[in-house]
Amino acid sequence: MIPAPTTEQELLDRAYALAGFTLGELASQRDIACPADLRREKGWVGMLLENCLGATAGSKPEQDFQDLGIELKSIPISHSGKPLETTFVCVAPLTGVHGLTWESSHIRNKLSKVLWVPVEGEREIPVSERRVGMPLIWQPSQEEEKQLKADWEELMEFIVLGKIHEISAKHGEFMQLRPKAANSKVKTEAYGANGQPIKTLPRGFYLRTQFTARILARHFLLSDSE
DNA sequence: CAGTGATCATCA
DNA sequence: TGATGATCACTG
Repeated sequence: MIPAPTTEQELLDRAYALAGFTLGELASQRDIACPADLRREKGWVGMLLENCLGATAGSKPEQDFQDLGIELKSIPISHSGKPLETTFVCVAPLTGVHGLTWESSHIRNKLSKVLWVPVEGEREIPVSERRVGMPLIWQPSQEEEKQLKADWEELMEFIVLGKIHEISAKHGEFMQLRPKAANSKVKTEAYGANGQPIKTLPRGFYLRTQFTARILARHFLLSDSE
């Protein structure tokens, strides 16, 4: 086990040290088996990076590096450096949301500071040969925070009003709400249209690729056409 | 079951 | 080809 980093700089230094290595090389260093594909281990890359950076493994609904106030996110990128997938942030609260504000929300805390680690994600590249890219620490700009807050409020209104079934992934300009469960039979509690408890599919907040692409682009000064 | 880590698979 | 809805593994 690699000990948890004690400072942001230490974490960043470690992340920089991973850049350029392939997932196979890192897995080997950590004595972890590398799968041929990610079909049955979708979170493998994220877990590998957690292991390499000294994140506390676990399923706690907190930031990965709570002492540093930093969340770790791996992000699969195309040959041109753009995100191939949306980014899952956290599950959406479907009950007990009375009085909940963006400022006090779990998702805002998670997104307050993120260490993004880009990883080649094209399926044509064998998992073991995919390379880790340059990491970056990101904090939402005023504009980004405003955008996220607006989407959050739009989505949460459906939940508060018991209109969870009316939400689709099309809602939200930069952040969307989508299923987050082992399968479509999983149910959790939510509000119905008349305020009564109902059972529904658990949902999670996801950042659209357009949003994360801008984060990476702004940092690396890449043009949108790349 | 809920939450962590996400990507897969299919269709417009 | 991109986006939506579905799904996989694991832990507490």
